[in-house]
Amino acid sequence: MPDKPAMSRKGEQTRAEIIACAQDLFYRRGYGGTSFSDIVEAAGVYRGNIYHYFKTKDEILEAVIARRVQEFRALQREWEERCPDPKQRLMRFVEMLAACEDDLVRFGCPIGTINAELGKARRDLQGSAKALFDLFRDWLATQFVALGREAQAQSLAFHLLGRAQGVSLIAHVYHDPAVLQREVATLRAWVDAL
Amino acid sequence: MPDKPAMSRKGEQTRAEIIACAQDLFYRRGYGGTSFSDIVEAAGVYRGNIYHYFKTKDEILEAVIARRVQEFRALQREWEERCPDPKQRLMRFVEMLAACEDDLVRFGCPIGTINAELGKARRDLQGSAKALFDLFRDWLATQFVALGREAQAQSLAFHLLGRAQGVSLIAHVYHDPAVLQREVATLRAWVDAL
DNA sequence: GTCTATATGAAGATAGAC
DNA sequence: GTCTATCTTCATATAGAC
Repeated sequence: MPDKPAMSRKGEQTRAEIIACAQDLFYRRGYGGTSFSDIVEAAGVYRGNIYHYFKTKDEILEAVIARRVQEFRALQREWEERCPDPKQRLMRFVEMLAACEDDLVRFGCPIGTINAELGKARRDLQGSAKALFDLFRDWLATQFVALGREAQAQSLAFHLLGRAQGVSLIAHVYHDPAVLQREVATLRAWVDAL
Repeated sequence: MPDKPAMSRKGEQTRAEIIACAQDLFYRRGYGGTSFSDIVEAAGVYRGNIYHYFKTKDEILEAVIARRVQEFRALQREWEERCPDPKQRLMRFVEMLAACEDDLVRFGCPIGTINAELGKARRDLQGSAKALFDLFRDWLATQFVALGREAQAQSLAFHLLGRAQGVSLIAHVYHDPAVLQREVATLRAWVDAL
């Protein structure tokens, strides 16, 4: 944050609290479905006070996306540390779907849903949200390259990303964990056969 | 429309015009992103006048969904007439993705995007939008049964539906027809191998 | 069935005392 | 950095003359 001159310890905490609450609300209710009042209430700050930290709602979204980027980067580093084998790493990605079953069924994929929403309502902001997809596309492509699939790495990454998005959407629409589990099994077999 | 006592020829036309314009706007901008003013302007009727035809915006959405159901049913009937072979029919479904390339890249899948939006913002209305998915799931499952895959017909239908949704979302987010084309090629091979 | 005027409420945003 | 009061805008929705 180079353009934020200085902020007290308390200020940083409040700011972080606002972002965390907004992230949760944006995920569960969508960006358009979340009002300033909702965020203010969840974060326990006063109405006008939020403007001390963010000039606009869009700015909050940018901060939320930046936070998600950090979270996912940390997750990918963890996968890399635990699994030296690229195929095992790809499997981790697939297993994430199973691990997040509950949230996926209830609210859909946190990356896919925000991109879908912004793609229609706010194409200007969708450019920022796309970074979350880029993050996984690049990481997956790296694993495919490590598997000796240089030529198709990008396509394979998009393929796997698409499969994950497709099953997340269907499972969410039907509120059905079984649909998710069956597709995850298919994806495990797909990774295994690589 | 059993509860609509009677409506003049002109009235029916105006009503149909409102629904058609709303369908287009809901698809391109989303339900929440489309205001009454937008619909009124596109349909060329006067502001307060629209309430003569629909009591609420939600009612317009229901009418739009009903119209889409009719459209898709007609499409499926056409596929059935042109293709006696179930595998050829499944291929038609896949080819639809290629045929709609332009719209899919620009606005995403008309079924998936409305369900994704309503799933967060208006779960009450999402129940109606899900009927569009049911329509394709059932039609696809019927083809798989005809192929002698009774036991897996439902799973296979969800699988294909998910693949179509996944690629639509990715292609939309990246505004990239090439992603769509590559995945469609993969799906053609998948259907071929059935 | 057509058209104008307006009510009502919610949301984003601001001002300014403390 | 905290808190209250308020402004503006835009959305859905309604009333009622013609």
